[in-house]
Amino acid sequence: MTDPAWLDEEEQETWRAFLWTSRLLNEALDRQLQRDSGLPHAYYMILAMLSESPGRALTMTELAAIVHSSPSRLSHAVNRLEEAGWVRRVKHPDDRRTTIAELTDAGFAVLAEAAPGHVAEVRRHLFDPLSREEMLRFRETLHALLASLDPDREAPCADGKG
Amino acid sequence: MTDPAWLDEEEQETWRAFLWTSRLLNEALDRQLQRDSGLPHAYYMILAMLSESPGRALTMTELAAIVHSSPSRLSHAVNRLEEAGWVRRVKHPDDRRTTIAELTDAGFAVLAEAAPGHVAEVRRHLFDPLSREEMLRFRETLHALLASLDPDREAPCADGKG
DNA sequence: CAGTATCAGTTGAGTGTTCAACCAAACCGA
DNA sequence: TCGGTTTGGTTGAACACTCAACTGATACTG
Repeated sequence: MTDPAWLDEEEQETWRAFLWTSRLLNEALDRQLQRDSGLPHAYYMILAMLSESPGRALTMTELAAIVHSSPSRLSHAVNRLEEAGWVRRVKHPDDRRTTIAELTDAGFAVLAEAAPGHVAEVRRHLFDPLSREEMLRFRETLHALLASLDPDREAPCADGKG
Repeated sequence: MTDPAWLDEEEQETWRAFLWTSRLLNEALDRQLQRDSGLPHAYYMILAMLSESPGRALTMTELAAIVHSSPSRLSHAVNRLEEAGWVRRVKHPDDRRTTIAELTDAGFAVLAEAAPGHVAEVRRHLFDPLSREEMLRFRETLHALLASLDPDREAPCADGKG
């Protein structure tokens, strides 16, 4: 039996491989986006998710759920994006608590300019090294982990800009 | 043929699943470590890697390579760890450029206290949801990605304290 | 309806990370 | 041995994230 309080060598290696892979991938993407568009990855994601939504707008709470961000983080981020003129805050007409974040035309333009390079980077690092079959198995494994990490979550939205 | 400038739906979903999984896992571990030991995950890793090294000491450059950190980040981190009394900086006797980071007894004690809870969290989130076979396939995929992300790197060290 | 709880979102302080600039020691070539 | 380069490492400013505290608006409950 394996000692539940420790990791055996294969687990150990798997764990570190996962850690380094996710770190390196995130850093590569962050660097690419920062260099080519001056956007951190988290900010790019906010613009991307807004662009896919009806009216290019979402309430802060919806947006926070979609980009997996804390309310606080999102609020700070939208402050920056608003200063840059890429997002606009609008009050909800029926519920005066909620504020709506809306992608501006300038924001859409920045996103459109950044997207191809970003997608290319994702493809290069994540999909080029994997066969289709391997990719699909990888996806299943990730879904299993997600189900455990985040039991009560809806399926994420989908389209190619991510 | 697939358009190389865009992601199809399966790729899209794989990519986002990877993103959320790594984010959620990292956040879970960071929260657990912060709560139980007051250590960010990156700092825990520094202590852990030092503890596995001969003499519980490494040069800054070696340490940076092992924990996949930039020199700057490591230097700032070691500043904090030194203030806390968990690490000590020593000058290298033969090469006066290099400085050696050495784990103190207090640092080892903190690590020893933090390790079991951390390992349990890793196990809970990463290994419990996966069959052994699935885990091993997962590892192979990660190695393929790593090879592409970081072509000229040595094999990481190993032991159960991850 | 009052009173309380909950929801939506923001703020500020503290902390960690990044990036560019910098310094000193060691190496290298003529 | 002198100048340039590389190596090892640090620093400070700018920026992002976390956590706890807070405000206002709405929903529930007796």
